[in-house]
Amino acid sequence: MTRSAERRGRDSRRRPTINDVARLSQVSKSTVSNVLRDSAGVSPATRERVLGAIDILGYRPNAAARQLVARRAQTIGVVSGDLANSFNAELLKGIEAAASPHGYMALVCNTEGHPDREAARIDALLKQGVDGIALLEFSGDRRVVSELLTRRVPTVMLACASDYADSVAVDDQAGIEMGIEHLIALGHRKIAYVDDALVEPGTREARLRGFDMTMLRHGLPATPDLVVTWDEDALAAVDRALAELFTRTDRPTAVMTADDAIAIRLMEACEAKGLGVPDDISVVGFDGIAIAGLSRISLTTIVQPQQEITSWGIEMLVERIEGDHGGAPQQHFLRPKLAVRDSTAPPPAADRPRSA
Amino acid sequence: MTRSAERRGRDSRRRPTINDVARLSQVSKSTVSNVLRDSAGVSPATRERVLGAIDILGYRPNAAARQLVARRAQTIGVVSGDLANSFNAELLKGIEAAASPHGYMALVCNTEGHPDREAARIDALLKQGVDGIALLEFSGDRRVVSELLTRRVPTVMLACASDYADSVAVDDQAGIEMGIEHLIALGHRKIAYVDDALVEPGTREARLRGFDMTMLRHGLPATPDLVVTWDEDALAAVDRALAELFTRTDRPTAVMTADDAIAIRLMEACEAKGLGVPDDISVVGFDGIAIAGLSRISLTTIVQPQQEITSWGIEMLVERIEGDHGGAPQQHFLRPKLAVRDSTAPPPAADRPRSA
DNA sequence: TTGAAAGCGCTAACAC
DNA sequence: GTGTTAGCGCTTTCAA
Repeated sequence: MTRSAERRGRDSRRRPTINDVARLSQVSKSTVSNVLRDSAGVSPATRERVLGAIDILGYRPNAAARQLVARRAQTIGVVSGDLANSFNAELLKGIEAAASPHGYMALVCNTEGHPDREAARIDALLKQGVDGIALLEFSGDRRVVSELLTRRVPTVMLACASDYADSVAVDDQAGIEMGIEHLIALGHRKIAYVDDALVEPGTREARLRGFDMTMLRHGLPATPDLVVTWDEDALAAVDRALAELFTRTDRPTAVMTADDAIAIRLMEACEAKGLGVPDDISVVGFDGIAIAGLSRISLTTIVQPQQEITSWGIEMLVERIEGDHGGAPQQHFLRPKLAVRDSTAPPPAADRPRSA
Repeated sequence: MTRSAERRGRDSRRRPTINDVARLSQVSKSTVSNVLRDSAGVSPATRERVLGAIDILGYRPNAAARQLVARRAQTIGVVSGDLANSFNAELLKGIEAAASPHGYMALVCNTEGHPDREAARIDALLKQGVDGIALLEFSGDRRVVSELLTRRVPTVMLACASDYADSVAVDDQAGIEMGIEHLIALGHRKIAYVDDALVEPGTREARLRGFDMTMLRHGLPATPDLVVTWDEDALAAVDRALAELFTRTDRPTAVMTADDAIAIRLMEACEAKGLGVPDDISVVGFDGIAIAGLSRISLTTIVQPQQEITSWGIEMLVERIEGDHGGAPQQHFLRPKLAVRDSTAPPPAADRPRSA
């Protein structure tokens, strides 16, 4: 008795392999393989026999062995800063839906926004042998970039962008501009910006720049003292900054924000301090997450076409994986939409510009 | 020149293998392997040499090959009904956090609550060779159950339960009871139940049963006409049922719901119809999702200890994967907590029971 | 139509 | 310490 046969005898719970099927159905494993991948050229009779054996044994092909030969894992990694954040969760859902028909599954990881964790997680994804990576968040860490680039790992950035990789995102500056111009149209002149440290770094910067530029273009003050950065780790400081901002004699009458999550927190904070939204202050969000549309929240916001972002993005990624890999990274920018709801209104009478 | 050497020459972009490293560093591949898994017994000198070669070549071990030998993929599948639903997203985040330190990554799939899709997705997970499965949602489809059972695929149900597998969940009946008793303590007697067709089937049933039993125990009417099922596909019918419910002369003054998502939608629906929450009607949710705590929502709800659920659940799953696999499924039920917020208040004066 | 044999890239005995 | 040698379970020429 050979060693392997011996082991087989002892351990009958062992997963059956293609060899077991071959033996039982009295054919070679190539034939079994042919049946499995129903490649032409197997006689109906053998075919039946093999199928029968497969059924009897409860055989399932081993994924690792296939992947080893195919040199493809049929998985893509998804890197997110915070999976519990609605926008990311919605994107993930879209990614799953887009990847699935192509035969890819999504391996998720959460970075908490820390570059170190991000690098570690991406490394873990690479170790897992993912075929490609979708970044919802990217710190731009050099180690990671060079790793991804030198290994030519197909990568796509969704709802964010950088030169390193393909991307599908919204035109952030245009979005911010839409929000601000909506506020201006309502009569606001003193407009602040509340930044969110948890927004994807590149996106965050683009939005902030959008704020500065739009304000400038409209001849409005966009001084740094109108900008507050919301940071999970320094809530007390944020509180102070906000209190300072809203008690100034020339206090802003409206706020543009970096994302819906922070906009909603801001509304909470304002109301906790007795500032009504939109009566005392108007707030505009960014992203268009589902809860922003609840009547209790009713946040005016810049809506990202997330369905388009994910389906187009995954399409590109799959193409990179299965195509010839060549060509420079492509950046695609979609136009966001303004959804006007109840968090914005004309400024209080005292602050209204004298009309002509 | 051998065939493989020839191919190697042509295709210099080919991923380097352990053999390339071995050749470059002038050792055998076992030694390279030893260095990789830093197993003892490699002289510092060789070690350096190998490490150098690895660095030069930019070598990374092939995941599929390792998995093939290790007979383990280091992945777990996560099956969810709706990834965009906050509760699931929060659970997923917890799963990722719990699995990661054990060296497992999460492969997600979304079933949309359809048993067919669920079966297909679980099949895909099995095809991928996941080491275990975490079910946030389970239709109980026979095909799936038998597949999972006969293949002894380690499985854990999180925030839901069934006899088939290990599970960590909340005691649903106790939770519902807490909610109802809170309402009763506030003076409510006419309490309705709004069911959610999207809740995991077993959980959904347990909660509904909890409603019936608690009402019964308190000698209150729990007739089926106080129960409305919210179904995405039949919104019009829901609208009618709700309208009918709230215009009865003995209309309920409070509603217990199957989950937070539906509770929030219910609040929206009530307010759209001019019924104030909590002034005209009190609403209690179930789950304790983050947004329920926003002051704009402020939903009184039954909070599930999701952090405990995910960490304990993944612990069990990993144990099943790496342990001896033996033993009967274990069910663990945790006690939920009541979070009293602003969606509940005493019933309107007219409906208040005459006090003693 | 079917089978033999050579890998895919790695780990793990076991020998030296 | 280091190398040799079998596999792990599958796909894929290439013969027969």
